[in-house]
Amino acid sequence: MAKIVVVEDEKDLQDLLTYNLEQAGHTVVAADRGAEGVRLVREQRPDVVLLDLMLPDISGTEVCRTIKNDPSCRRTAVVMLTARGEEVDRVVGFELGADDYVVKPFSVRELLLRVQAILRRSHPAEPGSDELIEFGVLKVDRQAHRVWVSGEEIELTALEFRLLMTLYERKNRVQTRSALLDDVWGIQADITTRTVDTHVKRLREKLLGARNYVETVRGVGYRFCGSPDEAVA
Amino acid sequence: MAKIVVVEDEKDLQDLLTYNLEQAGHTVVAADRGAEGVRLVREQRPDVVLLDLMLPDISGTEVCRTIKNDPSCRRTAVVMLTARGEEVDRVVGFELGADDYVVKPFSVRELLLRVQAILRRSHPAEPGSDELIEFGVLKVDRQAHRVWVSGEEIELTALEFRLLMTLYERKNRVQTRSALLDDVWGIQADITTRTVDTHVKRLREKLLGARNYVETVRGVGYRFCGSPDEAVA
DNA sequence: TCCGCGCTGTCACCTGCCTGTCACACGACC
DNA sequence: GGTCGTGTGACAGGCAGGTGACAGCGCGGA
Repeated sequence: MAKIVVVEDEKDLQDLLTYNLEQAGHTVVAADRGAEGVRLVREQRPDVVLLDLMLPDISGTEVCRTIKNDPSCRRTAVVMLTARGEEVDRVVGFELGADDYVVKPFSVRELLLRVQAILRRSHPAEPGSDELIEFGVLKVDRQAHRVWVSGEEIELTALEFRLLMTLYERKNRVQTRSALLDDVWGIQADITTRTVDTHVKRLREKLLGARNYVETVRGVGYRFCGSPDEAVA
Repeated sequence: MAKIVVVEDEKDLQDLLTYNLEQAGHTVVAADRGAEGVRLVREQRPDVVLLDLMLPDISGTEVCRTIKNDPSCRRTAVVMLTARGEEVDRVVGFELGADDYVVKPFSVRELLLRVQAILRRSHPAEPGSDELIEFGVLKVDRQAHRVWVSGEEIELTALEFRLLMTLYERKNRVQTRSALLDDVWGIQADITTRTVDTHVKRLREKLLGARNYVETVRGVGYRFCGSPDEAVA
């Protein structure tokens, strides 16, 4: 289906990823080191790079920056593999331009889902999967991880951004708190469901005029409204 | 909620899993041996199998392969329980078609989350439960949790929504109050049966023009009428 | 090295709505 | 007409969700 480069020094994990991605029908090339990773990416022009943040030689952030600054690799999406509490915000944000991240330890299932999601988005053939989203007063540039409300840019954390995108992708479908925990935080997250509430609150605060797009369905969960007009109420 | 088969020879762990899964509302059947596990799976057709990798007779991988190759068990998801360091076996686990795995020692909480996630993801595949329902003047979007009557959206509480869906799914069949208590309120309904009446009343109030779809069968219970026309009276 | 800052998870408090229960009214069936 | 079953309105308690505050953590700057 897609060509993927895995840059990961831990051999077991590299094998696990390679095997399962191939099993899912992708072509995989793996590298142990950052430098080798960069070389492979330039040579192979993959659709996706899975990039460990901690590498023996060059740091993953450096690799990411290099890739993203290389015009010939513009088509390549970068997914960072990070340990909990690592600098996710800078990595995924505007600064480095990674397209998504997964927090270790992750389940293979989760990673595959994320890779699928990225591939789906970057396939321009498919309609409705634009990287540039316009929804009422809300505007989102997924690649740059930037968000505007009524033309005014707002700053979201990596987590808030992912929460917003997860809700948006399932527009007009209720998401239970535990479904959101899975898809936003990852399965291993040892978190109270009330944490979701808090982050929804923070997200709404920042969304200002677009805050009503995120609707509460009492006793069930949250829902991104189906069309901008419905939300005015 | 779901039916689960646990295949685990270590008695303590088996008990622990059984207890916690039942506590979470699932039905659990446990086996000590691989062969017994296969038999149980074929017999019970569970939603999920928790499968230890190290079993006294047949290995877990073998059990997994057998299950996954049996067409009648296609609907069953397999979660492998593996000991730490069996990296190779992780791979093998996925090779065999296991849907997920957990590394021992794992927290019960984590396992429950995984089981939930698997159930959630495999559920929508269920046929026959249309997501968009149109029935006379009544329209229901199950995924969005929204209801319209004659084009006008009405607001139902989570409970009322469940009640309506339960009645609708058993269209044209009388539901006793206690059956409704089971299905809408959950098994341990510690409630007066008259509570059902109250909620039917509230539901009818909100249903406006569709209120006659919910019929009273005196001395028995309630019934959702078979076709929209019957209800005009 | 220390301090401050931003992000995040948790908690406690509060409010409003949902919900279970009751008592009474009403209607059907005998 | 009597009785049983159901409809209905009122009410109190509880719970779900919004919200503000706080602590831990990692990072960056001094």
